[in-house]
Amino acid sequence: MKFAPAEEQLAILQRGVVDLVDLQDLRRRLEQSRSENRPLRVKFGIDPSSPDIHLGHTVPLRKLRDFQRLGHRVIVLWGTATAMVGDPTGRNKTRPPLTREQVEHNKQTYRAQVGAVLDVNDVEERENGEWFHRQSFMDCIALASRCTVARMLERDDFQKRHREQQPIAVHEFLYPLLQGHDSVELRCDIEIGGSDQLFNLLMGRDLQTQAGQTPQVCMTMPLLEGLDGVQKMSKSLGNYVGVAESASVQFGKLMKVPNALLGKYFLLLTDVAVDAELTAAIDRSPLDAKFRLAHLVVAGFHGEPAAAAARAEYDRVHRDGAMPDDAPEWRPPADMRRDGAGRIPFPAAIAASGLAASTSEARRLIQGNGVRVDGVVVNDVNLGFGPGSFAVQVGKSKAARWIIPGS
RNA sequence: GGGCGGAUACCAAAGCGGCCAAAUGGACCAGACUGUAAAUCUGGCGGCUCAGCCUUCGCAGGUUCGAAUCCUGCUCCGCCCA
Repeated sequence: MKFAPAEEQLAILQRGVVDLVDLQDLRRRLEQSRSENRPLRVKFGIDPSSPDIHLGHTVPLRKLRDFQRLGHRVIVLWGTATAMVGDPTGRNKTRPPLTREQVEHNKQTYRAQVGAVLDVNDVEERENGEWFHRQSFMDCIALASRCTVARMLERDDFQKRHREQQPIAVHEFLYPLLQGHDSVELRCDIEIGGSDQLFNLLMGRDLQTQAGQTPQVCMTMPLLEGLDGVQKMSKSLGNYVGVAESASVQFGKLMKVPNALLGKYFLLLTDVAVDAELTAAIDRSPLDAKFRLAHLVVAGFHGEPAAAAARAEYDRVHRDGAMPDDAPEWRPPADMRRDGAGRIPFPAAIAASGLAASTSEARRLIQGNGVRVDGVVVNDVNLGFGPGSFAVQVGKSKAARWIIPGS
């Protein structure tokens, strides 16, 4: 017999879950799957709308991995069509529409990163472009007729925006229908998503029922707050830890996770048992717990040795204020402005080497004692740099090595 | 289709003819403190060849010595009525 008893599977599968619609249904399906020796089809949709994935995305991916390890069939559905619509996640701005080329490109980079969590050789990859790019406008009307406006307005996000007098475009109503229709096409047993996806997942149940299928089990995972501890982790908010980032960058970022979120991070990003013992350890020394967390997560992506090295690097840079090993080198371009003595103006160099957004900002940083050169604070805006090599640090985390040739 | 209201920097929100690069709050950045984080305090937060200069207050014109502030047209958004 290939599958473990339902209760055993449930114990693993329920970890960290927010919504489960519903438990009885899931149990029944697990039992059935076991007796028929048939894997369950578990769908997770990813819209390749931006090129990188971060720890927030890995939360549902880790859940998929649980399913995978239990012998079930994981379906990664690339939202090549839906990415072009854009999920109305209430984000202030409407996303710029993506071209097919961009979507395809993003999909490729995503795939590699998904592999950091899932066994991609054991995944059924599909795209909803398979059906949506083929369908006609009349098909769209037919789909739209399956749901009422009142029902659509039940969705949290729409409700909120409607109440706050924010615009809602009609096409945004289509998104949940598209996502739901995917489940019909794929005959899903289970769909996983973030907790903000519950409405969409439930739409899949409705559409499946209307299509004569057994409605899927819906399982949602918590949204992971980012490093600011408040907002959902997202690349555009800059509070993310990227899957593709280097070990030392990931480590450094994880050490910035607010203490209050440690338990949640352990729950959602590691396999550590979240029990009284862990809670006590976090209370006793949040710092040590954080080191442990950072180590586990980084090791998961880069391996043990890299995680250990990242820890050493962290100590060196953040505790001792040393220059990071991987500081990028910067050489002034030939047309760089120089002063009368052939030297490069300090603020301009900081901006040009990427340590500040503009020359003006660089000036302010210098005046505010925020810039160190070879470990020493330098606050003279009028300084110029002649030939040589300089270790330049701005704040705690930005650094570059300047290599300036003679003029 | 008709009526009303609104568009200010990353977000929110003051300003209603000069003292406005534009109050205030948040976010963000830097500094102090702290072996993480948080809290607190300080400074900054359009750009530049920076004691000065340049470009901004939905868009385009206009009135004025002078406009974010007044006028005209346009675009977009919200509300109410149909």
